[in-house]
Amino acid sequence: MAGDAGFAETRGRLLSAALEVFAERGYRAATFKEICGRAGTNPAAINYHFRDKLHLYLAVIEQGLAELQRRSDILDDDPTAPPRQRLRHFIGAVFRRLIGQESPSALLRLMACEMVEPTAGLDVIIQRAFLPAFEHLCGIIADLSGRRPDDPITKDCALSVFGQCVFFHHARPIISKIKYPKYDLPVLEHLIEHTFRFVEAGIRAVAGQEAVRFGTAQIECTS
Amino acid sequence: MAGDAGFAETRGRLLSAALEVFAERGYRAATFKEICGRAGTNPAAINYHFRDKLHLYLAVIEQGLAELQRRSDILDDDPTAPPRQRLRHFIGAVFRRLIGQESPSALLRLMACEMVEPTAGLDVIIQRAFLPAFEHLCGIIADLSGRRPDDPITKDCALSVFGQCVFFHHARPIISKIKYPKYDLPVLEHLIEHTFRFVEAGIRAVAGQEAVRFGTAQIECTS
DNA sequence: GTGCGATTGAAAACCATGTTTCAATTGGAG
DNA sequence: CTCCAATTGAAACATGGTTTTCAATCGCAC
Repeated sequence: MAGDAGFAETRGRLLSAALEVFAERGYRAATFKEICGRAGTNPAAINYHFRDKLHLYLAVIEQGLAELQRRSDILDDDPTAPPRQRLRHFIGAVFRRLIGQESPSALLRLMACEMVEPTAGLDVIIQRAFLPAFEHLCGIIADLSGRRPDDPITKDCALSVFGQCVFFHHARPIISKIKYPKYDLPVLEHLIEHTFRFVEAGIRAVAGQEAVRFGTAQIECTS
Repeated sequence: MAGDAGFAETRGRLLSAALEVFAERGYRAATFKEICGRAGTNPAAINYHFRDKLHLYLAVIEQGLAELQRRSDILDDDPTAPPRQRLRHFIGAVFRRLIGQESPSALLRLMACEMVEPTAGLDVIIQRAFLPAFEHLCGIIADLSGRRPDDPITKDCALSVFGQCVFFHHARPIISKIKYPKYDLPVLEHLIEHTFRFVEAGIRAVAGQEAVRFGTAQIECTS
């Protein structure tokens, strides 16, 4: 080998920089200039280590997924805890990932980009990141509503919950002009609390099987 | 004047074509090639009529706003109707605009693009399209919850409602792989009904001022 | 009919981006 | 020390997209 940095070193810097840039701008709008600028390398290094932009992107996804599996606080909750608490934990984890600065956020943001502008990486992201989280959420909703996890209505609710979380991330340019100029920690906590209460009631209304169960649970929660 | 088409004629064709393409692909990904292809003109015509891509885009927004004001079925509901009905009308109108094929949809889709990838046109869209719809929605929610339209909690709920609608449009690439391969009319109606019930309960839970009011309203609705 | 200004088409220039080339550099093996 | 393969930097190349140029066309005023 040669170079002052070493193979793994520059490869790693490229991966990190690319993960950031792809997550910020999406696949298409991300440029070599910016990636190489942050990584402190030449465009040639991308070709050398990853062949081309697409393969760099796929490698980024791969790395993001690996990191996600290593330290995921979305899926690892206590399955014996009451479902309301698990739902709140889930929402908080997704919000913090999407909006906060923590490291493993990038993959989730990248997933958000894929929603709008799908690429060849969409399938693997869906299979290995979205579906597990989605099914986990379905499980929580099932516990909360009494329906089965694979009930179509359960899935509709899971989509709605996900949509709430993603929207507050996606629409930030507009939201910042309407109400929350920036998402600092107190605002984040407020949004999590709001979203939790909002979707919990939505789930009970749409998926709850008996009005009685719903009514009592809600009163206990609101008062 | 000269040319077989005439000034207003080609200008109009360009505007229509550009509105479509911008709404489908977003500002950046839209190309002259596609716009001119659909309009049946040369790139030079864009320069001649609108100076450059940005000004074409701004003109497109202007036209979309004008058309929106002319035939808007989002804002013109019956203010004396019960708030639940008005909420359902609002959600249906937004869904159909975002997902359906009707003509004035394009501006709303364009707005959705601006959320993800803001441009110089964002401000005018917010001021003249988003804010009116948003305030209208706040009014409905206020009627529904008993809060004031400018109450922060009312606004949070309005964001959530908007988020629900926008998500089902934005995340279509993922949703099509999870549950709804395509959005035909029955699916659309189902999503509208689901969203309405979901957010109505969310609003009552988050913004409703007394648990009693909430409980009775909900039972009446669910059973 | 002639000339003029408005409009358009074809092509070229320009620019940004992804990709490739190639020579230079480096660290280790023999 | 010398050679070798791995790695990198600088610059060239190709491509696709936007903007400009310029000549050709057309309708109208005179």
